Amino acid sequence: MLVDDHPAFRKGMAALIESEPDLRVVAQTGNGSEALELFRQTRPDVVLMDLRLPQMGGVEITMAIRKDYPDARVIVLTTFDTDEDIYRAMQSGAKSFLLKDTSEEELSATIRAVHAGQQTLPPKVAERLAAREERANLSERELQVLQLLTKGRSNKEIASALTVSEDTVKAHIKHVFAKLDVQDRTEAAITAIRFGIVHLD
Amino acid sequence: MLVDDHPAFRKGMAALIESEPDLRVVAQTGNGSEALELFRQTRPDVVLMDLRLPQMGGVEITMAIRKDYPDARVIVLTTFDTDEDIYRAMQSGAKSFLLKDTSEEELSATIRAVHAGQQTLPPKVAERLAAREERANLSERELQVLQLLTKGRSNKEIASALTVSEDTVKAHIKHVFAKLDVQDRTEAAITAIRFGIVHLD
DNA sequence: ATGGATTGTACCCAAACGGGTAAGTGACGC
DNA sequence: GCGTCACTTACCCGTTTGGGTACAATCCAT
Repeated sequence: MLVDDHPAFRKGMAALIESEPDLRVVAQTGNGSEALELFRQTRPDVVLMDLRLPQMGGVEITMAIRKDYPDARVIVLTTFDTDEDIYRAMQSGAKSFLLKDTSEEELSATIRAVHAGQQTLPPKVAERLAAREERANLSERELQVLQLLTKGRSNKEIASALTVSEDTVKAHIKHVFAKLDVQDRTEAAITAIRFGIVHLD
Repeated sequence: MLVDDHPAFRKGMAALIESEPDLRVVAQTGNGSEALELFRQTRPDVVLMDLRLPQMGGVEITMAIRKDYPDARVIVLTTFDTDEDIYRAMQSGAKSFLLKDTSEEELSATIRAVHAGQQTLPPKVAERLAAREERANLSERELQVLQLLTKGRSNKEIASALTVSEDTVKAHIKHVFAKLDVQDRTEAAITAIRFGIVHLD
């Protein structure tokens, strides 16, 4: 099953897959809720899932599918990505993570491997997943502070937004700086965006 | 002619185009220098150009083509984009700018319109192009300062990097703030990234 | 050539920021 | 029960930032 919101890409990908004698596209859609419905109906061996979809993201769809069908085999296939994207995708239960410019051979090899129950990751992706671990996890509160900081809010504004004192905000920010290994708020904001810890928009 | 580095997308797009009786794909490539060569050989009526390509970007290819063939008709077709991307693409001489999730109908309509010599822009894109104009142009120096600021550099560091006094940097920064309509450096950095004025990496 | 934008410098001053240190709470795990 | 961690507040202190104003050189265009 193919889940991607670009009709042209779906068409091309379907053609690539069908050109393999042992692979077949049993369903495709660009829509999140339809994806769930189609999965139920067709029970595909493997799902190729884009991450950036209108409405429901690929991560949410994957989680929803795996809630009802824990042994569903999902391969995430995406164009752009951050370390955090990769992490969240794998957390959601995906079996593999590929970039859309992956070669035809690697793609079909991965489909077969995942179908056989394996969990494969291209070396580059695995590396970045490891790199993310290094960047210690932020606590809930630290994340909230970082989120506001990344909107350009001052300590005072963040404090009143979270209804805590300014000193508390400063403490959180100190911890965030240490965890992200940066010196000031601008660097923190950039780093947060780079790694996908927070999103613009 | 199709220029895009994703084989699957090219395949799908080619199929969509060929399904129109009056349209035909005469060449396709994912490579910048090959694009130039192919253009020379096949002289396509219209070029569909991705922006994010390995090595040479779509803007550079478009400029290179139009340098030799000023009446070349290029449509930029991309997935993600910033206001600045749109601006630079149109500056490079593209005749239209479409997102990859554009419907089949709009796509073929645009191809025909551009072939007929028209310069069409979807309303949303035109709007954003206008919005960019509002955000006054930064001077060369201001851009350099913004670029360093967006790397998390302090005023002092920027000053020594540009071999000017810290006061000068502060003056430039004030102007940048005014032009971007922001209050502090963090907001300036975020805004610069959002609009594609500077790039991460 | 007069006016405007760009670039450069300087000074003042208040506000914001960042580092260090300290200390109290509640929750969770062993 | 004791340690650890997240969360909270506080104070000190030096540095950085940002807003205001002013002035001069250069270059471009009307």
